[in-house]
Amino acid sequence: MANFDKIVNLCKNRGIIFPGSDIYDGLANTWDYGPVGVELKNNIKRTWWKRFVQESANSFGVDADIFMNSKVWEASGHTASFSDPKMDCKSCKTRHRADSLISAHSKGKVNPDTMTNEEMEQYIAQHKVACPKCGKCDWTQIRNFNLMFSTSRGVTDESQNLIYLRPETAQGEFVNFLNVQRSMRAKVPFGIAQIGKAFRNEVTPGNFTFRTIEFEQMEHQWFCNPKDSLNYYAEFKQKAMDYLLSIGFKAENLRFHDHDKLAHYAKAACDIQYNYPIGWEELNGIHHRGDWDLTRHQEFSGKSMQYVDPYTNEKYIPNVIEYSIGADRLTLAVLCEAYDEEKLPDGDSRVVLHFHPAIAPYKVAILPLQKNLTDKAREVYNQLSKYFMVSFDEAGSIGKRYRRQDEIGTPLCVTIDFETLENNTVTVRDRDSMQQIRLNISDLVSHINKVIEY
RNA sequence: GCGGGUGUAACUCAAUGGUAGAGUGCUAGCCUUCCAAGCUAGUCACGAGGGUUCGAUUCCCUUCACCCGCUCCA
Repeated sequence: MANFDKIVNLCKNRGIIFPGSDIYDGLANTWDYGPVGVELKNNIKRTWWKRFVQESANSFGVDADIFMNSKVWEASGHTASFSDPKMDCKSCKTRHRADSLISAHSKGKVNPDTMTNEEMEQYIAQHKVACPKCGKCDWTQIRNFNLMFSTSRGVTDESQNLIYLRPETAQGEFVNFLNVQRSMRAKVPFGIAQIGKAFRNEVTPGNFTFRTIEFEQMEHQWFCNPKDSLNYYAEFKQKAMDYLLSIGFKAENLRFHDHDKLAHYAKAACDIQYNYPIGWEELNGIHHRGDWDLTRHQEFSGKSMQYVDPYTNEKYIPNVIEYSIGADRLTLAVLCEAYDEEKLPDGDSRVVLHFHPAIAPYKVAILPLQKNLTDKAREVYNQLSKYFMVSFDEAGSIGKRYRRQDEIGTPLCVTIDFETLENNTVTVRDRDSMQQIRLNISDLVSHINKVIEY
């Protein structure tokens, strides 16, 4: 499997993920979660939140606004560095960054960051900077590719009203550092977590939901004493890995990948990569951001970010260990990890999604063995749906209905038969083992709870 | 934005200058007491606009959308 085709088809057929704006022939790189997919993604987000907020004694959640004061993006460096000047070679049709071309041509002696587009075009024309691919010097004009989506605030379309859709959620945590610290009487070290949407005008998105222009990030920023920062960095690498293993990833499909090239803010950075059908690619990042963010916000906002340790009176600007993972990318990885085409002993095959039961979209399916058992089945459905997402299916043979549930990863199927009418017992069939047990209806809730425990 | 490719049913794939078939799926009925059974019936399509033509899904043009490359990736 060299691409996501099988997953894409299954997702479309089974209501997990649809192409965005489908009836209008779609819109590239937008995807809509369907009835099954939204449950899956929400369950994944819940496990993450449970682990990094609920079960983390000193971490706090926030949900910051997508729109932020433009100064935030000046402080974060996005306004300056998220816009790339690009030129196309008319001869060989490749695209290059004008600033990179100048840096390379001048061997670093000319700093293109201080040049306007016109100056860069002039430099390239005067020095006959050649295309690295084909050696010709036949360029289009510079066009700027701003990776931040912008829109305007207010009804008039004036430039001072320009605001951006956040290109990362992290700033929502950083700008609330003081608020959370004060309101929650938080003492360093503490964490701020957030799950939210971010938007990036990527030039080359693609590969299903792997890279999209709108995506959801799950982030945890740990504010700590600089002295302890490297220890926490190592700790969060492990926590990130443990989390992934806990929701069903196999260790052999995950690996750490340390960055050799660091972003401007980072003191150390590492990804966890997953073995996707398209190869090893990033799944999440752990970054040691130093005091870069808080220092910059202190500088741009004029508010002191200094922390005074109440026990030692030590004064410092906290360091930040960032753990960041894309909810959509994680959902995709979960789908890849769970996907299985099983060959059965009789030569038949079935497609199964082996989700960890805690993240499975539906926990249980109610299947009346015959149609005249529907009333009893509805009764059971009504009882269980108070507690769980329950699927109900009475169409087709029992085997076919099992397969339908297998394809959306429902861990348990409850079959209602004539014996149920007599003694209130049902058959409970397990998705992974295909084993069946007989249970009293009154024991179902506790049984299911045990199975889906996280 | 450039280069290349592709558009027929929900999916996979046919045929055709005289408006389209199949398999799968889905729905209903019969049958059926636990892993895609069977029978019957039903459901659903030529991306859009224009041109040539008596007539276009088919030929031509335009457009739209998607896919694959390239540039980028906190």
